Amino acid sequence: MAVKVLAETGKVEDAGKPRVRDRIFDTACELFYKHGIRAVGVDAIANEAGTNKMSFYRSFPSKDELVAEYLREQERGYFEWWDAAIAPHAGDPLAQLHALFNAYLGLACPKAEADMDCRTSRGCALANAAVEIAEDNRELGGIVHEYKTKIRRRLRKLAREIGARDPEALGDALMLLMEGGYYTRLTFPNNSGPIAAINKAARSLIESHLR
Amino acid sequence: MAVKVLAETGKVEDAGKPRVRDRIFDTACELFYKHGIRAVGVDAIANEAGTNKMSFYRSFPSKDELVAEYLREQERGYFEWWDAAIAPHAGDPLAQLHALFNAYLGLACPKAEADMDCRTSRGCALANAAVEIAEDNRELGGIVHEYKTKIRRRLRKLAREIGARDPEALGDALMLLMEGGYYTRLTFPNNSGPIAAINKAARSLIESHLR
DNA sequence: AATGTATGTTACCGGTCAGTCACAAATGAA
DNA sequence: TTCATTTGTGACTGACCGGTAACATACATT
Repeated sequence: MAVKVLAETGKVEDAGKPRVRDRIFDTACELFYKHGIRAVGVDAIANEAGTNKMSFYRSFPSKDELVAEYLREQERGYFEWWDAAIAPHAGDPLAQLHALFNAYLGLACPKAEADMDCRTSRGCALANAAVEIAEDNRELGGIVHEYKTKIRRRLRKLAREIGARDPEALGDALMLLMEGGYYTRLTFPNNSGPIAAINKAARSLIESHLR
Repeated sequence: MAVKVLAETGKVEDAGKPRVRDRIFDTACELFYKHGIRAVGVDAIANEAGTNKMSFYRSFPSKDELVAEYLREQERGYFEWWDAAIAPHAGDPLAQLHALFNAYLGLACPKAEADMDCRTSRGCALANAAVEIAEDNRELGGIVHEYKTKIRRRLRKLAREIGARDPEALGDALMLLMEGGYYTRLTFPNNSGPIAAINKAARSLIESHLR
């Protein structure tokens, strides 16, 4: 429906032409993550994006739709991080697991550099949404549940590939560590909380499942 | 200020006399936990408690004050659970740790019995509050941070007492498991999620820190 | 019966929320 | 120029929010 014949200019991908919708969306992602979904109104999003509410509703049918898109974008970004972390060790699932937990602190506790203060971590965007959204919201609840299920499957698969005894239990245990890291990250600044121990803990669990 | 000379009747503790405030508070705890803090208005609390908004504001100076009291009550209840779990094994810190994780599933995934559907677990009330409250709210943020710090200290202390190598790391790792259990409990019904593996994981970590 | 306290009732305030309308301005292609 | 599309603007609705005021009722103690 939207977009239509926008490719009339000779340029390959007409870089940054319909900027408004993108600016709104990027701003919304930032604000939702930083302040929570319920705490951020569409007016605030539009203003922060340098536009107004009417342009917002010309780009998104409702706030709920925007939230759904926000969650899907967070999921996409997280899997992108995941794939980048394990890519250098293709074919070596044990090294991939170690790489994941080595990279984890960089994800959950980003250093000042390149962070621009805006990504000061506030846990998992998807799980946080599960706290805020109404339990009868199938749409959003389903997105979160599917996402967490994928994470669980990936960890269990890696646990299986390294030949762990009881790979389901190992995968689940590693997932608990990651989720716990996020959850505690909400109340302990930087890596001052128990999240600092996650790497040791993961190695300990992996090792004891291989012995 | 309130209450005053309420003990004029001969009865020892004048059971259930000033009911209104208590009804409001109990109702608020239920609703806050089940639906989230921002999602529950004072009108809804008052109605559900069988009273009205005016009686609410005669008992509580503001919603924020009620929320603070709610958080402190949740903290109190959690430590009560904790103390009851370890009490039978006084002097045996290893047994206490095992008892904690044995009891954990009963806390985070209460069985149908005696649950009355109202306690269907939605994670840690304190951590959930950290998702919802504004980051500039020192009052509420402080309550959550202090609570989580106490939990961390207790686990590290137990880890020290069992003679773990690197007791800080073990305590933190066990805390990550617990927090991860709560966080995932938000999206996986009952014990269908990775939380089911928490007991094995805890034993595994403890054992590898003792070997 | 008289009095004081706890509670209920109704209406209201100012503010914010999501969402819509009508209209003006900018833009860009023909 | 002309015309269509996109964007900006301000006002608006209806609902809900936290919080307050004024007044009426119930009840227990004396």
